[in-house]
This record gives sequence, C-alpha cells and structure tokens, in this order.
Amino acid sequence: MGVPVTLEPCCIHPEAVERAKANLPSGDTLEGAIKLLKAVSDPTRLKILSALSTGELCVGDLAATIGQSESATSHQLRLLRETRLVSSRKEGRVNYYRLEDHHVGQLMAAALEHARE
Amino acid sequence: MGVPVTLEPCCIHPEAVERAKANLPSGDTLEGAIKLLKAVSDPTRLKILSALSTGELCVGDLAATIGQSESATSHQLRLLRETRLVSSRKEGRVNYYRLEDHHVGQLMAAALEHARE
DNA sequence: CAAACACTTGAGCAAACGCTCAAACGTTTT
DNA sequence: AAAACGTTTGAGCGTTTGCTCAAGTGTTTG
Repeated sequence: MGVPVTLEPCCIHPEAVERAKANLPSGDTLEGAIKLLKAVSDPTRLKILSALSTGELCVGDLAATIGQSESATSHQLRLLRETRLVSSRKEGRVNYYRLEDHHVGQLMAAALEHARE
Repeated sequence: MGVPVTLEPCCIHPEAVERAKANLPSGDTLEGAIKLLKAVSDPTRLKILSALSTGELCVGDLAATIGQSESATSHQLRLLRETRLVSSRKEGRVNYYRLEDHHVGQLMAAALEHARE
C-alpha cells in the first residue's frame, strides 16, 4: 500500500515535522541514552566518576575525596554499578571501584569543556 | 610555610585521595557541567534537541514531532533557552527555535552511541 | 568469640522535577 | 473591534531524587 502513514493534521510545516520525526532516536536507544545521561548529571556522581578517572578508589577514600558520607557515596555507587559505569573488586573488607565505561570520559570532557568557556 | 595543607585524618589511601581531589573540577566548572548535563538528560528535552538538529522548528511542530503538548514543550524550551542550548526567532506569531550550542551534538552522539551498543 | 572495621541497605523525608489545566499574551485575520 | 491563532506563563499535583539515620552484612583483628 503506497498510502502515506502518520498523517499529522495539525501542524504548520508537515515536511519539517516528518524530517525531524525520522531523525528521532528509537525508544530503546533514547531510553539507554537517558539512563546514561541521568547517571552523570548529578554532582555527587560526576565527582565520583571524575575521581575514579585518576585510578581505582575504595568507598571510604571516594567519600573523603568528594566530601560526602560513606552511605551517600555507597548509594550512588550502586546506581553507577547498575548502569555499568563502574565496577568493583573486593579485597578483604575493602571494596575498590573503577571506571567501566569508555564513553563516560567523552561525556565528562564535553560537558566540562562547555562549562569552562 | 612548607606545612602540608588539607590533612585528611580518616582514609585508607591518603595519596590516592590527594590525587583524586586535585583532579576534581572546580565548583563553577562542575556547576556549569551539571547544568548542561541535566538539561539534556530528560527524554522530552533530548527529543527536542534531536529534532532541532534537523533544522529550526516552531513550537507547534516541535510538540507534534516529540508527541507532547504545546504547553509542556514550551516549558522545556524555556529551560533550554535559559541554559543557552537553543535560541528563538519570532516571525509574526510563530516562534522558531534552533540549536545554539555546539557541544550538545557531541554529548548526544556519545550518549546515543553508548545506548546502541 | 567479641569488637572493630568497611561497606551496604531500607525507611523516611524534604526538595526538585515534569506534567496538566486554565488563563494570559501578542499577532493576524475577518 | 472581535475572533482565531501560536505561544507563554503560573498554579497545582503526583512522582522522582538524593540525602540522613539506623540497622545490617561480611571480614578481620585482638
């Protein structure tokens, strides 16, 4: 059927809308991108990721570095673990965290560059 | 005074903490980066920015493109205007919006690439 | 085996967020 | 001048977020 789908009755520039719609990311892609962006768009978590970019750190040191309680730090680390941005390694009773995702560096760099202008 | 400043009494690896602390972005830089990241880490706003990457659009068309009410779209556009990610041009009673920041493209690209893996 | 330690977890709460709805605004058409 | 249009704005509301505090886990030390 050569019938045009998605007829939008109420818009000013239908062809512009079609073009823009065609370029929108798919639901899954958008969802994944949002999860990543939400993960890095919090001061505490961005500090954690920035700190880990200098090498692995345990929870206590991470907390001391970013100036937060260990509890708060641990809560955020959990979120970062779930989004696979960090991973952990246990040594005795100490838990060492490190960066896991290579896109995070790019994101932080772009955002910080923007902020320094 | 050769006295070492910022003595942190309670952490396991003081030298690692010092290194990580030295690498933390300054308050202003961090704040700016967070503002940018927060602005792009919402589905509605990310859709708006994605749509605008195909060219300028008026509010009604933007709303139709992303599947949101004009009011909701306008509210988010206001936020994007305040963070200088978009700018607008008025023609009669129609308001055309376009992308204003060149870092946004990089950010979206990195986030979407991550999501597609 | 008890105490100390490093960390995690759940409940609870205040603040921030994102939408809707109704009203307003400035412009254009009739 | 009135009506229609495209957009903006403010109030209100339910949801989400990020912290604290207290309790819990597992490991190590005395």
